[in-house]
Amino acid sequence: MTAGYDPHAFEPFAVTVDLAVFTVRAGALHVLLIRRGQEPYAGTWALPGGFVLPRESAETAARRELAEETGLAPDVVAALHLEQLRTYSDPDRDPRMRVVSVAFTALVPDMPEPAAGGGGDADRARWVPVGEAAAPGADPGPGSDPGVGSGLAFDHAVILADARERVGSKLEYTCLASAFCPPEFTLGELQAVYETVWDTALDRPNFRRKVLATPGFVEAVPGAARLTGGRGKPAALYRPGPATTLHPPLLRPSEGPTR
Amino acid sequence: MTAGYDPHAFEPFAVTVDLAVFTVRAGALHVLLIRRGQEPYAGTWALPGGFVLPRESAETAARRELAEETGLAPDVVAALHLEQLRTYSDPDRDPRMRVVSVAFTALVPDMPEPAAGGGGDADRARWVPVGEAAAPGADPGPGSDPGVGSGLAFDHAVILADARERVGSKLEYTCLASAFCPPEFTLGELQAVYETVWDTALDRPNFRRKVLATPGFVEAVPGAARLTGGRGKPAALYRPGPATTLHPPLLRPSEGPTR
DNA sequence: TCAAAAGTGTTGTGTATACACCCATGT
DNA sequence: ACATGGGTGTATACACAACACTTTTGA
Repeated sequence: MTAGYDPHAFEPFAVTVDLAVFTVRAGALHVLLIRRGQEPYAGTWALPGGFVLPRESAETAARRELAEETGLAPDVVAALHLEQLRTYSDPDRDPRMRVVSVAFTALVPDMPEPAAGGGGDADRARWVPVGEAAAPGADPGPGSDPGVGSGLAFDHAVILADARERVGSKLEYTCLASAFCPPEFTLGELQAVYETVWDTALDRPNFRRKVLATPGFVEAVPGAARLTGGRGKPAALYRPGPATTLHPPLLRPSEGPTR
Repeated sequence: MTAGYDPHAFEPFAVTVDLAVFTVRAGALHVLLIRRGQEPYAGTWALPGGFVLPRESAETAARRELAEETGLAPDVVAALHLEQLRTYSDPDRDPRMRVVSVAFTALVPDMPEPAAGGGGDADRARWVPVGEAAAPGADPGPGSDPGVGSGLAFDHAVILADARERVGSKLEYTCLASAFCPPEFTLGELQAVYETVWDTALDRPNFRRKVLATPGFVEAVPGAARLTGGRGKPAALYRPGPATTLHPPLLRPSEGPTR
């Protein structure tokens, strides 16, 4: 595969980005995957990503790839929360050549049709529940496409696991949960994000107090209220506030057996 | 476009590692710097680092460079705490060519003679107080070497600032502080680490309780006691325990205006 | 009238902070 | 004796978990 490349200079490194893009859909954490069209790992699922171009930083490349592979509008992509996870540099992580990959984590709200319509690679993309994507060889049920659940390409299973862990931790001490929500959301929706990512139930009154007591976490939308699926009392709407960190943190219940 | 590995589609990237190695000396946080011998930035100070070799991961390269530039024994280097910070990939961060650098943070105990004796690049290395290294253009006092304090090479000032911030945060929710201490240490020494890195005073009785109440943070060395510089009551000695995370965290006082 | 979801109140338990106090050692 | 640093005790404030309760909507 490296034929045609100049063999006399030092061995070239390729630098790529890989993206772990998460969303919360239907009460489950989903990750954006792409079915590979070429070898190696043709036909298997992989994290979206691609090469860093000569005049790009890794961050720029990540946003460009994200736009190409989700079909989102450029201004939406520019505003997304995108964060470096870590860099994966094992010499054998790609069977053909030396590829060092900078992995990123992105959090997006649930989109009407996640990765359809737009040209480019978007038609090969799909939202996959992380439980399904992370389980190697355990294909869950007959309804799901073949390939998902039978292992991700390259070291992407490791990257996904690292990213998932990072997202869980981030919710504890940052205000990032609102990145999973639409521009205006109810506290019930925000709580559902926490419960989905952490896979734990939270006490609603205490969650509510905690969020409202943290200055700048959320801001009330003055007169607005939303009918939550028809049933129940309409809930007040909130917007993300200016704060970015949570002091003191909002710890998940399972963690920290204090005694 | 994204999935294709066209070898002609990209220019070669060089991949390097940069190391922010910290220690606590004489009540101040110090970082290991190297005076550059070659252009660009010849004569100015820089973080130690170097190229990732064709068959190395970034982690392996970081440990190798650390051993070469500090003259430490290989087994000591192998046991050190080394952690990926992030990757710096701005296209213009190196004036000569495209260099992507994976930055690492390392925490080491105070060493008798930090970077002397051993061959290689160790004789160009020096421990520098971070306040001195971080201040661009502020040369502190006539006793210090010229060059330190007049700005670091490349984007190393940014890397150093990021690393310093990370170390401060790490002390809050991990047991890493003991990495700055000798194999056996007193609680006073451990507290001094926190106070030095955070630049705040801590209440000794409360700090003591907090550390001892966290299972696995430290383990008492049975019969031992050390005379702390001669003055005062001899202090009990402790070893690092098996725990790695701190639940609940040990927050620095300045952070988190709770109200 | 009932179910469902939002929102408020109260109370016990634990952790943190601030500070007072005692102990052992060198000068 | 006294300064210095190690170690213990305790009262107060604050934060959190648990749970009972009220409110507003659709069916």
